[in-house]
Amino acid sequence: MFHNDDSGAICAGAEKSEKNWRTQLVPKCAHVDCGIQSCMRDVPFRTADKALLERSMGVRNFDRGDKIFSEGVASSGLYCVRSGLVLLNYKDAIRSDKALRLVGPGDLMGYRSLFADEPHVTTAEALTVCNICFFPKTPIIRLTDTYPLFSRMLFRKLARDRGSRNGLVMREQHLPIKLRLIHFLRMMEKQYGITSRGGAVCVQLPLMRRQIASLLSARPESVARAITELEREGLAVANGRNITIPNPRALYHMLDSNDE
Amino acid sequence: MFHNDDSGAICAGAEKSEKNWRTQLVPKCAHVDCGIQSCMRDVPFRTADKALLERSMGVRNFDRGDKIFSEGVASSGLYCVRSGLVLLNYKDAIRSDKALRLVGPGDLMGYRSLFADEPHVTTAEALTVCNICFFPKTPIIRLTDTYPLFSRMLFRKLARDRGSRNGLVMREQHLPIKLRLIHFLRMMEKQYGITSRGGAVCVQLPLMRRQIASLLSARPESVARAITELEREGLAVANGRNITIPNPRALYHMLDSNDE
DNA sequence: CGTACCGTTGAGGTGAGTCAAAGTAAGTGG
DNA sequence: CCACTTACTTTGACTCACCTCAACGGTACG
Repeated sequence: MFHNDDSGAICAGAEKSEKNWRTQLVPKCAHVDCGIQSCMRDVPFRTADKALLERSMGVRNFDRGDKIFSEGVASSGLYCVRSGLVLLNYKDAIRSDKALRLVGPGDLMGYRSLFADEPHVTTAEALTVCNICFFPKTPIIRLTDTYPLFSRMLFRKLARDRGSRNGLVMREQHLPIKLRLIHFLRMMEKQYGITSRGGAVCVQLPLMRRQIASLLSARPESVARAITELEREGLAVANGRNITIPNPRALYHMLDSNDE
Repeated sequence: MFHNDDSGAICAGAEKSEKNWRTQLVPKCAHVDCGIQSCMRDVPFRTADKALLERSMGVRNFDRGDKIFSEGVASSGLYCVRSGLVLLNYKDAIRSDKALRLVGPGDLMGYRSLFADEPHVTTAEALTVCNICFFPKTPIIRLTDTYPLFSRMLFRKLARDRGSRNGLVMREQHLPIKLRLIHFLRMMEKQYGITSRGGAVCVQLPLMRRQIASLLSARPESVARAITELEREGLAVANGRNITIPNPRALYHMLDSNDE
C-alpha cells in the first residue's frame, strides 16, 4: 500500500521562508475544506476532537517551484492539496531524478511516510501556485485511533486515489512515447480539461516539457516530437503548454487500436 | 496509497477447484502465523476477537500457475503469502498483460481492493507452489474498527512493504535493460539468495524469462542477452533459472557508476 | 517419436536517445 | 522601451539499444 510517493517533512517549505504554517493567511472558511473532509463525513466526531483537528491544521501557499517537503526528511504529518498542482519526484537506482506522479486538488500527500514512520522518499514540488493544508502527525494519529470509521474512510480515499488517476502513467512505460503521451493527456484532460461546445477539449498543462518527459520516462525532445506528430495527424493543437484536442474520442481511440 | 496492486477475489482460486479455503489442510500451527501476525503484536486483542480471526482464516495451497484472484472481481478479503512467490499482473492501456510486482512470504495482497471497496485491478498468479492464507473482509474490517492499534500496524506494514522491495522495479524502467536486470537481481538476491562462503550468492529464480521481461518492461530475448552479457563480463553465471553472482559488490557497483 | 514450450542466438529494422543549433518566451537592468 | 540574459521549446542529424522476426537446441510430456 501507499506506493512510495510519501512525504511529510518537518517544516517542509523551509527553503521558502521561515513562515510557520499558521502564520499564512487562512482562507475565509476556517473549517477543514480539503481532501480530508471527504473522510470525515458520517464520522461521529465529538466537537472537541473536530476542533482539535481544525486548530492544529496549518495552511500555506507555495509559489511555483517551491519544495513542500523533501526526500530524506522525516514525516511530520499529512499534506492536502487544496488548489494547484504538485509533482512528486524521487531518485532512481542511479540517483537521478525521476517524476513519480502528480498530486492535485483534493489529493493527499505524505501518507506513506506518515504511516510507515519512515523518511520521505520523494520530494514534493509545487508546479503552480498552491494552497496546501497540513495536519500534524499527532492529532492525525490520535483521531485515527479514536475514530475507526475516520481511519477507514481515510484509507479508502488513499486506496481509491491510487487506483485511478496518474498513478497509471508509470505503468504504461513500455508503450511507445506517443501512446504514453495520449494516456497522459487523457488523465490531465479528465482533471483539468475545459470542454467547449463541439466537443473539443482544451488543457492548460502546468508542466514544462521536461517534467512531462520525466513523468513519461522520456526526453523533452521526444515529447516535443510526439506532440508535433499528433498535430500533423490533426489529433491535437499545441500552443506552448496549452493543448487543444479537437476530437478526444479520435485521440483516445489510438490507445485501443494501436495501429499507428 | 496502496498502489494498484490490490486484490481480494471472492473465491479466487475457482479455476483451481471448488475446494473451500477451509477444507485445505491447515498446517500444524492453527494460530495465525503469516504476515498479518506482525501487525498483531502489542495489540490488546480480547480472546474472543483473536479466536474470531483465527476461525475465519482460510488456508490453501496453490500450484504453479494457479490464479489466486483475478482482475475485475470484487474483493472478498485480505490475502497473505506464507510461502512461495506470487506475481501480480495488470492490463495496461492497450489491454495487454504486464507484470506489476512480486509478492513473497510475509507479504499481503488484495489490500488496495479491500480498502477501496473496488474490484481487483490485478490478477495474482502463483509462480511456485504457494501456501496462502486468507482473511475474509468482514472480520478484518471488524477488527480494524475495534482495535485502532491493529489498524495502524496493518497500515504501517503496507506502507513499509511498498517502500522497499520490488515496487522499485517499476521505477527504474527508463534505465537500460542491463541495469534494470541488476536491480532486479539485487532485490531477488536479498530475499531469496543463498550466500555461500566466499561471498558468492546463488539465486534460484522462480520466474521464466518471459516473466522477468514483463517485470522489467522488456522482451525475453533482451533479458537473455543481458544475462549473457553479464556472464561475458564475469559478473554472473547463469544456468537456466539458477543465477550465481560470484561477486555481488562488483555487480551492484554498476548501478552506482554506470560507466558500462 | 512427435509436440510444445522455454531459452538462446543471429540478422535486421526502428524508436527514441544524444548532441547541437536555432527559435521563442520571460525576466532583468539600464 | 529596448538590449541582454536565461531558460524553455522545437527541429535536424546521427547513433544505438532494444524490438521483431526467425531459427535452433534443450527439456518435458504424452
